[in-house]
Amino acid sequence: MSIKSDNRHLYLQVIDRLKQDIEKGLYKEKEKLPSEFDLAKQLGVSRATLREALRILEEENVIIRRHGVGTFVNAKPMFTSGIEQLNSVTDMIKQAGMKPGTIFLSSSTQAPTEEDIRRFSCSTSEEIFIMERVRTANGEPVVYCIDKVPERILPKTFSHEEESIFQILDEGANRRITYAVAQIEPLGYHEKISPILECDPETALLVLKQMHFDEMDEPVLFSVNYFKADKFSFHVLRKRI
Amino acid sequence: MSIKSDNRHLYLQVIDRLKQDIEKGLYKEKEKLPSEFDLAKQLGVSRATLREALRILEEENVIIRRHGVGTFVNAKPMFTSGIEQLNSVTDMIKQAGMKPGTIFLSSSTQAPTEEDIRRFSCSTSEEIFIMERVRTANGEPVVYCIDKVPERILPKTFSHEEESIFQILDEGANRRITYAVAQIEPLGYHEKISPILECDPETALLVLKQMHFDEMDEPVLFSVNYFKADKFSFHVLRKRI
DNA sequence: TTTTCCTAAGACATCAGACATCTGATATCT
DNA sequence: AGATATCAGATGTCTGATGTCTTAGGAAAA
Repeated sequence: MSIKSDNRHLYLQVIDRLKQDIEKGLYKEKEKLPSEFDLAKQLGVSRATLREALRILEEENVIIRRHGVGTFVNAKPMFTSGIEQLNSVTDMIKQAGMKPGTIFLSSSTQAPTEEDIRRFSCSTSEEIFIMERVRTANGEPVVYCIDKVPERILPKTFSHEEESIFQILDEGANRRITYAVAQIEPLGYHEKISPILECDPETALLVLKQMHFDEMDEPVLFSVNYFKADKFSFHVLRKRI
Repeated sequence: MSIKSDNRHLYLQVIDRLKQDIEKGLYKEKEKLPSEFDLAKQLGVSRATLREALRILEEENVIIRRHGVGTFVNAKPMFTSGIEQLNSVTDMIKQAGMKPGTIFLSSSTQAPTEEDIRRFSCSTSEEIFIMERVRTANGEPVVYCIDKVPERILPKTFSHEEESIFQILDEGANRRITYAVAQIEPLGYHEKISPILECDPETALLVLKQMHFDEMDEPVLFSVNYFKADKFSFHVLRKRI
């Protein structure tokens, strides 16, 4: 257990604990959990608190509860790592079991465009840091990245050598990116980018234009990523209302 | 209020009621809700039940709660109708304020391919109904659709004139589609489909390959949709864990 | 013996009330 | 005036009890 005392709300700790236990296989698929009464006693929390946690796990489809019967693990290996899950490109490549790399192309600070001003709701005098890179997986180019960050947010000193902007913002600027709104667009051929990614003319690109926000809902990073469609696969779980 | 007695769990009714009230403007943006004690009394439920509802609304970012302070409406008009929300193509076109239409191309019943057998986990003897259509918005072709449904699921009599397969399955077969897993792929040019959709060679297509499931988690419909990228816009809210 | 019906146990759903802790405002002391 | 103490009100958590649903098993009927 980590040293840091867990100041988060109890119900969140219970959620994490239960997810861990399911992950560890302590409760197996379709298996019945202990009754709420027993489970609350085991975890050392009240039944009310436990129930708040269970309610959310139910909403997330991790468990299912049947009135008068019990609570069961629902461990469909559920569509993990779909596009709804936000990860840095670095992490995406790692998760595919490949070694991420970076080819640095250029960086500069520029005056914001009108779009930038809208996006970051910043003043015209604030400068925007722009960086272009090619990301590689096992040495092969797979993503073309354009990243824009308002200069004031960046730490004074940072090197382009860093792989992950997420990490720079997290550790250097203490701004944890928590979510992003992604626009999805197909792109048949781009005369500059396709050759860089070593694409045949018939290999299409998938473009993700993303505005990233931190915990305070402040926009901190805008990025445009061009993915080689044959190297990446995106899927979404779509729910009907 | 509808006649049907609401047999659903209380906390769900509370959620709906609160969402309605926020929608109606009874509680305005950033406004403080009554205290849990008062609100529970107003709604005629216990505080524990109310809190389960509030917890979920909090998780959905509809409200935010601050310990010792209160509960507040968070009515950012939140990125609605992103791709996470499952709608039929018919509905998508309607929601864009345009008139949906259909050009029927072909239909047939065929023996299942190996993929079909895996997808629907059906036997080799079951026939699969396949239909190809072009969907139009205000008369202009915008989506090319291929739909596959196991024949046994379809109602005996149905006409191709129906616009929405969702509706056929819902009303005719009593199978409500509740979610789908969508694969997202870009496509630069398709020699058969691009001309049908009247695409320039440089206009790319976005392909959604979707497996639809009903309430019982049974696969009922597989569809491949080719969207004209310049007529449709897709976005996703991506959350970091 | 077989079928039907009843009942009791166990589980989730909901309730009522209390205490704990946090926050913000006000009052008080220096 | 500024720092500190106090207080009211809100959310967080706990306790114990009752309501309702499901299931299994036994009793009664066929």
